[in-house]
Amino acid sequence: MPAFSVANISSSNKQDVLDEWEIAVIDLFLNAANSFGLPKSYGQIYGLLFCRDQSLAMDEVMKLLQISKGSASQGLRALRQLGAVSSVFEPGDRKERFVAEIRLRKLVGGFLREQADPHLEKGVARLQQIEGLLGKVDGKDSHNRGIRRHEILSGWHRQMSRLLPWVKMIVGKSDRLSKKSSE
Amino acid sequence: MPAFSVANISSSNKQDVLDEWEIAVIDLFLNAANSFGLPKSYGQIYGLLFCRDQSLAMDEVMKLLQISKGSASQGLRALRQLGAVSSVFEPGDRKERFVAEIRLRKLVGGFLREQADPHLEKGVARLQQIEGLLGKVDGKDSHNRGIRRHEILSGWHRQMSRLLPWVKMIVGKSDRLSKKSSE
DNA sequence: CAGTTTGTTCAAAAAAACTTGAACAAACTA
DNA sequence: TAGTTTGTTCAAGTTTTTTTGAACAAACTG
Repeated sequence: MPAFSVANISSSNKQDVLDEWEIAVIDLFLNAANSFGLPKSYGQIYGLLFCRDQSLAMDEVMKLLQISKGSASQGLRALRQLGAVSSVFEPGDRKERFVAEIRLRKLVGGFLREQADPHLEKGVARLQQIEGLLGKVDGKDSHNRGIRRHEILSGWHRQMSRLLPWVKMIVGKSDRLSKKSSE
Repeated sequence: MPAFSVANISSSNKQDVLDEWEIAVIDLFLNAANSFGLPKSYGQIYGLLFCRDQSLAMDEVMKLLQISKGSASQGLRALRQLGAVSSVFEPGDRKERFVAEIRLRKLVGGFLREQADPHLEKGVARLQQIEGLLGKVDGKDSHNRGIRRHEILSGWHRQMSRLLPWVKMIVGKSDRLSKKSSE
């Protein structure tokens, strides 16, 4: 059973309710967000925008998903930071409105930029810290062992660094299924 | 400041204390586990085994890391399931002893097998579920929109499936820094 | 300007994830 | 068999993360 569900009673033409398939898609993204270590509400928000052709304002997101102002505000901000949503301003409307980025390349790129890259940078610092600590070990045995481990970790770091560009490249190839959106 | 720290007072020859560099490495893996959505204690356990040449038994892991029996037991089991540690039985010893897998290819492969692959499989089911729901939509507009979204998600799924083999392949190339271990 | 709309912030509440340890089971030992 | 060692399980406790909503700020509006 889905972790998120809302009764879909009437079928207004203004799309102020969720269709069943939309609820399923939102639930899918809820779970996906979880797997990527992001709050569930981020997944819901992205999922909702993903389903819609029309841009949505924050209060519409709140109402449709039944989440609080704070969650909506923070979620939309974080998603924009990740490059997963962008905001548009309809003329003659004070509200900021949001649409989902549906090009996989962009999504993956943003995620890697915001999540993976920082970790790799911190990794460099960590390796240096370990290297420093290797100066003041008591036993020669431990010292040698430490050096070998440092080498292994450095190798892993290098490999991970090499991997990321490939990921962006491979995912980028042929995401032609996203139809009307063109760069 | 490290989230994990233990005073390293005396330097016994039996390695029943952690060296400073070991504490730093364990802390590194603690944080790495976090980033991968695994409990911190898993990272600590792996980190400890990663540092050591000698295999360790569960009670030694508990004592060195100061974690409970439950955490040690569950952590070691999960890490073995992931292929990140393997158990060895020293002759004439009832205890099961553990060593860390240090070949990056194996680590990444195990992680993908246990974490990514199941998600891709669940994804297939989810897509079918959505497809099913598209049958009973009220409006033609929503129906079309749903079909387009389903196509996009299917495309993403396909791309992700294509990506994983490449990741295993690219990471596999030249992990020659892991010295004495040979397949 | 006073009032309204829109969106942010953050302390407190709620929910989720992790850890603990006591009870239990399995396998060995004398 | 009774006692020991080794390891698992899981309910309860702890910690961490996420969500909420009231207070606030900023920018319009009449």
